[in-house]
Amino acid sequence: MKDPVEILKSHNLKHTWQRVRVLEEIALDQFALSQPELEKKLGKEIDRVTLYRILNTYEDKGILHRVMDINGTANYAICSPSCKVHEHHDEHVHFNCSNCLKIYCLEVSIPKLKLPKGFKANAASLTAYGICENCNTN
Amino acid sequence: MKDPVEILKSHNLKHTWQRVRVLEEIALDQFALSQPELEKKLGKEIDRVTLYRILNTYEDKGILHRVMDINGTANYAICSPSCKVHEHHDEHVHFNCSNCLKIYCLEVSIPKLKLPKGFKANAASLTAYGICENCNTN
DNA sequence: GAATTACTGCAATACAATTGCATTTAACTA
DNA sequence: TAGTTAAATGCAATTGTATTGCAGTAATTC
Repeated sequence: MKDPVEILKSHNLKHTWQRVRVLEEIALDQFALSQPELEKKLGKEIDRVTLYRILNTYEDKGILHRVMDINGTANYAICSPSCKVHEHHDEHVHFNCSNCLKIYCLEVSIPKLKLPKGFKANAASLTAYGICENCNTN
Repeated sequence: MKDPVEILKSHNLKHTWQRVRVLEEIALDQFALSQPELEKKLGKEIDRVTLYRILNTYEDKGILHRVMDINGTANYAICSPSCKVHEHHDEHVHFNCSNCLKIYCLEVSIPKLKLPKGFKANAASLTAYGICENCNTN
């Protein structure tokens, strides 16, 4: 993973310890972290509002991507390096485990779709629901 | 569309005018209706809480399916007839217009996915984002 | 190291969803 | 069809989630 400081610099964002903490926390995990989880982990150190704002700016800048789980709560994961500021297409499949509720970013890309005449898509999200490798073996 | 009364009967649900109204309202529209829209349309007749509860039971029973839009607000549409209790097979693609915010249920089915070893999917949701046919021509 | 700009934290507010409980309504039965 | 039972509704209160304004603070620039 790239250095948090580098990431901030390359996006013209001020370097604050709060922002670094958020990046660290999210980068640590191989799966997407949900808003509540993040809040539980960082709530003592960082204000709720600040966390919201940091996550929003990160999403805007294309540093994080947001995945909605089945309940409509936001989950965040680091964008792939290929993700640039303007073209924000981390078009890979996500997997939401019904047991542990974790969200995985899979190395599977979303298939091209043939949409009806008149519909113009510029992004897509695909989430599969089921049992993950971890919960499967236990 | 099937008769609301029939639908209720076949799912062992009591026949109340509130439940019929909700079904009518959702069936009328070709697209998925959002919670706020439903509330605006039915708020004068039906209590908020009742609406929430009706939508939940409908989802449980497989009468409606719920689609989350980009903002995490719930949208509801009638399930296909093949949809059984607790196993939702409405595996079609949804389209979320960035302009009018409507959600369309497209007649396009979700492609089969090749998942990594260990992952077992039993459902999937695919939403494309862009401009719909209506907003495109205007 | 002083000035400028933008980020943070707090308080207040707005909005969304849930729960408990009393009342009403639908389905069942005699 | 009246009486009984179980379930659904509506209201009030509560909880939870997200947003906004603003004063104070911290980070970059020169």
